[in-house]
Amino acid sequence: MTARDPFPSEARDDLLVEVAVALPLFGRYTYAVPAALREMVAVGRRVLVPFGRRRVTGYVLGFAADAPAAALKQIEGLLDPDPLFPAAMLPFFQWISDYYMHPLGEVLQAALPTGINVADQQLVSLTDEGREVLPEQARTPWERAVVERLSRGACRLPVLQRLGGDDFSRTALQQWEQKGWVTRQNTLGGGRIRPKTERFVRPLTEPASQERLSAPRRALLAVLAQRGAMAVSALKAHIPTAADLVRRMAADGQVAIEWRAVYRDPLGAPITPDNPPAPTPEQQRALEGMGAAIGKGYRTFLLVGVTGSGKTEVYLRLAAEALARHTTVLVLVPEIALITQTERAFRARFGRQVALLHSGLSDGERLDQWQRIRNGEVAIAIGARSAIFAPFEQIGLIIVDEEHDDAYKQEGALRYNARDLAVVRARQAEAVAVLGSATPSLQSAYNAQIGKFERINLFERVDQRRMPEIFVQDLTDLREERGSRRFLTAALTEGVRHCLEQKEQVLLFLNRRGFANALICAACGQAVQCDRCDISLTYHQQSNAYKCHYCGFSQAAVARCSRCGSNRINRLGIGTEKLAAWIQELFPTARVARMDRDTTRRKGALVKILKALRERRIDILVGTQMVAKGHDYPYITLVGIICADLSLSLPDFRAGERTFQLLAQVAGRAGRGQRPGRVVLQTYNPLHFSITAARDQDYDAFYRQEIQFRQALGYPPFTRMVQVRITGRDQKGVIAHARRLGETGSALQQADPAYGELVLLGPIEAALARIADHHRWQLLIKGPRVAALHRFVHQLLFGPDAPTPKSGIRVAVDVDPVFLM
DNA sequence: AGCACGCCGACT
DNA sequence: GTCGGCGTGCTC
Repeated sequence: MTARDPFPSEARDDLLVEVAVALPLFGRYTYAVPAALREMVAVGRRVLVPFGRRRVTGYVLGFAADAPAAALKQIEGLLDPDPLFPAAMLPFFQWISDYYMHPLGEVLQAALPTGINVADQQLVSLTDEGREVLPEQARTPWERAVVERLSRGACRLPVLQRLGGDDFSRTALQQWEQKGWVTRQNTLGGGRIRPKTERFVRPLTEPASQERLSAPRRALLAVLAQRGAMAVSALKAHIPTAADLVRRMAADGQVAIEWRAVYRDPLGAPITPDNPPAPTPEQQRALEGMGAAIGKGYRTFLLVGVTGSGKTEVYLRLAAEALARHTTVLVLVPEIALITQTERAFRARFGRQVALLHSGLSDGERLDQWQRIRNGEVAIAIGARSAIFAPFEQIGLIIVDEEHDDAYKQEGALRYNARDLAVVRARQAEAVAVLGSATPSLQSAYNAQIGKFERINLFERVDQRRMPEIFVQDLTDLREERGSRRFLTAALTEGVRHCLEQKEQVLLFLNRRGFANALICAACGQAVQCDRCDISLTYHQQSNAYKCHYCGFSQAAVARCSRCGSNRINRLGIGTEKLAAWIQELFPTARVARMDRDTTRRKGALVKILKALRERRIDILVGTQMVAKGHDYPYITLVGIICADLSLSLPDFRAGERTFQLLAQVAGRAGRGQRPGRVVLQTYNPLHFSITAARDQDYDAFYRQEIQFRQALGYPPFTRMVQVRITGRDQKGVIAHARRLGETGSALQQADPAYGELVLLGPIEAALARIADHHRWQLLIKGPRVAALHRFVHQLLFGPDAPTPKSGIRVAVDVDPVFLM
């Protein structure tokens, strides 16, 4: 890319731009800019370009010095009235493209608001001749379905394809076209999300000439004189017949109608402004160090604050500091379905200066929040991982709350980690990054240890609230027990009873939903498994169904054993549904509620549960890890962790880290109000350091142990990893391609001594070998240095010797994977 | 991704 | 002998 003067005088007649298209292509394409667009084209602009025999969305990367050999085409148009992001963000997107080995055009598409891109789609319609002939010519069922649909009007090709199912043949359709029965034409599709505009009325008539007007017209002008130009919809509140009246008055030249952009408002109920509490001396020290750094170049701080130490207040004051220095602030929070405490706190302190970018927004609302940021109407944006792309200029501060949370890792097509990108963006913008957590990720704590980050501690709880007392209960002795006695120890049930007597609330945490997750044939011992995944099904009592938690498959719970045909299936194991039933049986008068994905799927359901908790209409809350995130429970004084080991035994080197974080976070839910909290932590591994460290709320003890284990086994943060996953319906094809990649990798490694330090693991079948009928194999590559590792993987997948996957086989790269199963 | 071109098996 | 499958290659 050659960035230069947008209007180079010597090249006025052949201005060339380099463009990335929103397709899975790594190339850059050169286009000529027609004279009419010359003034408007700029780096970062979204453009419509001809590409092959259709038109697609592209992004201007820069100006080109000379044309390539290939014939040039012209840009067809600009897609936005104003640039969607500052050109200064382009190096950030380029960095993401390089680091995560993902095409730049797709990075941009993923970063910008969804639903705005356009591309040509083929629109198929019947000709007059086809209308007569085809109904008789259509033989097969799919042909009949397609012709029936076409007889009702033109239709997009992908819609027809879906209608025709697997039998659909494009060649057959081409034939119909040759015979003159159907025609195809390109039409621009997509772009369904646009800025919202409303009709506004502006008065034109001078006051003196109003006397001749009718009473309603005079009334309307009076409202406008008082309020200024108004949306027609708002005017209706004053004058019910406004819509019609305005139209007639506009025709008579008394008012002008104009379309103006308006913002869809996602903020919902207003939040009352807070009274900033005075910072504690400890908070003050933390603020002085970090606040003074804002505006003076790049730095990253790791803010380690125990629960209740007032991290949020530190964030708020830092944000105020950044605003005072005329810089903008980006706040990332873990993705949860609901507004978080952090979000609420920022809105209470900064009001309408805050833009929201969480997942609860519609695509339209999200676009509007984006535009508010882009237009400089807000100085703070707060949101989940994709908010890292917020189009701010002059960023002074990026805060990542609960930085250890796995939710910052985006899975799917472009796999990025928003926490890592926060540091990258801060570095590029010469800003300050603050990563906050009570239980930092090993990676971040290590970065602080080696001096890449600066660690700041908050050890004191505000108001001198005591940390909860944690009792570890060994479950091993109960192994022989059956049913509820196996999981509900005397210590826990006594604690619950005591709480209920005191009219206090109880939280019971079990990291598994459903009723029973081990469905074993009573006759032959065979486990009931999903047909489409290699995963045991879980019984759900409420829906009386066996469900797969990986692909969503569900079948009525009357199935017979697939091996011996017996219909006696034992329902072993435990999930939140069964736990809630047991507890209700044990405490018949208690009001028990359950909070997991099953009970909060419906919109508003989670709010209802939280509201009932706050109003003390719930005595015992049973929940999965959902309860550990982002909510305050002021009346809960007892937390019961039913089985702390569920996440400990997963085949993933981060299992210990995740378990520690989860337990420490759940335990932190106890006693956040006035009363001190108690935690009963039940486990089969009372001596495991993840458990003992969580019991002692001792992060550093956990870190010291875990970091040794990582070093000894060569895991991150001492190495970097890239996972290559091969998936497809055809098992043989998946295995074959995985092996070819493995062989290519070995050959590459032998050929270049620089790759000697890399470790290739696999190819092997993934721990979850099949999900939704897709077989999964993987290759894991480890190395101490990121440059060599990435160069190797790039060569393996995109180099000259890279094997090309057969159709139906997909290869996905996951740089710095978080979930290894 | 989407679309066209080009080479091998089952039908008129 | 064609029709029609989908492997391969390209898009400024």
